[in-house]
Amino acid sequence: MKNDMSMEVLQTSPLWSDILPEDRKQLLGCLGASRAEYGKKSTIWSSGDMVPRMGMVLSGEIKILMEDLEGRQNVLANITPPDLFGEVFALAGAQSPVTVYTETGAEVLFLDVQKVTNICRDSCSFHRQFVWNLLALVARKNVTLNQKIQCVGQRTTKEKISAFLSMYQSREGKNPFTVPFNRAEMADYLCVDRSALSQVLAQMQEEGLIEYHKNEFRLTHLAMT
Amino acid sequence: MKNDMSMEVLQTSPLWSDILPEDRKQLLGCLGASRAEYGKKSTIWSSGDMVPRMGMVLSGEIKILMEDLEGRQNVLANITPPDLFGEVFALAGAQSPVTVYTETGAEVLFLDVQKVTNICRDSCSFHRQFVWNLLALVARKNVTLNQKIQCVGQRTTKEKISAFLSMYQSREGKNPFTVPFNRAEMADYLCVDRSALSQVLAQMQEEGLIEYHKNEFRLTHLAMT
DNA sequence: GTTAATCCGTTGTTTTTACAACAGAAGGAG
DNA sequence: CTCCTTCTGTTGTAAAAACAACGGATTAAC
Repeated sequence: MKNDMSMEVLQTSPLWSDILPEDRKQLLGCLGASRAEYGKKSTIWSSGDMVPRMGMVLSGEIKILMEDLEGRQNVLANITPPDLFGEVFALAGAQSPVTVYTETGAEVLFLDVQKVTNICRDSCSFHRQFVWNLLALVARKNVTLNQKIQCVGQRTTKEKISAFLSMYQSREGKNPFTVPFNRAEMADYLCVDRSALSQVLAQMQEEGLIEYHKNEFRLTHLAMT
Repeated sequence: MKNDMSMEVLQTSPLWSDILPEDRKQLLGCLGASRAEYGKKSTIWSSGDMVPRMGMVLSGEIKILMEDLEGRQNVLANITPPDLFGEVFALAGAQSPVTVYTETGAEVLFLDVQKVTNICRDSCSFHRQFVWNLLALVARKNVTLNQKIQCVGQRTTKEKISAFLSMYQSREGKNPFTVPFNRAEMADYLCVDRSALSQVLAQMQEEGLIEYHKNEFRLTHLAMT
């Protein structure tokens, strides 16, 4: 595998942090790395497939699709360089519940999960570093999933909003603060109807619980109902 | 650290699978293991604490508590031997959002996260195995969180139930199948009201979508609305 | 056997949400 | 500027859920 432009995105990925560029080539070998290019409208893998490798987007954009019980496919996420995908299911040895697809075309770096975990005989220090980075990454993903459940699991939209805003407020550490979502995305995250979200936000502002303008919010009553 | 009765539960934990009993003692050393006993009604750590170590229950029972925005503490999980706790937040380097508490008293084995990840110089093969086990464990936890979001994220209770039952049906691989929850627990998992759950279940049975008795369910229409 | 506790379903009421349709605001492209 | 698109809020209606309260059934405790 040659180094070229598209491999430079590795540097920006937390998966490769604290790994020297000169060690990268050898490590890619340890990890059974292979690169693949996909044209427009290609399916990288389908839901139900067993996926023995994890992918990293080098260029282009990748969509994670999941079909619901009625068979409608909806987009769970858009993945751009240098994001990982499929690592959780590959590591867990589980079927992929999602389809991975590219609309625009994409270039992907695949890593063999078996080789990632079977640290090589000479146990290169950068391989250890890589596993540690991976472990931290999966753990952080776990934390964000927990936070989402904490929001979505609330009974009413008002409580969902409260949990969501409290989370972002404490994450940003200031008040007012901004959230990286527009209304539609926020409704999607909270699994509620967009217009209902607007409605409840307006109601909460009337009640003096919050103030907001676009995606800047301010909690005016720290103890919220 | 001496081996004794309470350490035997290690054998039953997936974290220690494929690690020979004779290697365990050395590995515990590598991992900075320490054992602690807690009396009745002890707090092991509080929400907001930074937790540099993960815990494993050796005996007794441990409760994971989270307080909601109104300040009410509710039980997220009951942890019994040989379950792990705190590993995700320790690995992610995040504050613990939960309080860990024991009502009955408990004995806990703590492992130092730094030492877990800084694989020792001689890179003992069982240490590698341990990290791999840990990685697989965190990834599997991630998968179950995804599944929960898949259920809880549905808009209506009916859809939540459908997602939940489909998940268990395909997990069990048979029809009818049983779920390891009573109604209250199932409602809790789906984040809905218990009586509303009963209501919708009855309605779905009338519609011929499902049949059930206690916690045995049968999907009668595989394509569900 | 009696009592108590737990589990599950039912009912009725009130609150909340989803959904659809529309309208105004903001911003970008030509 | 004008057109077009995107984003956001509003309204009304129908559907759904939460909540509280109760009753029967099953099981456990004594």
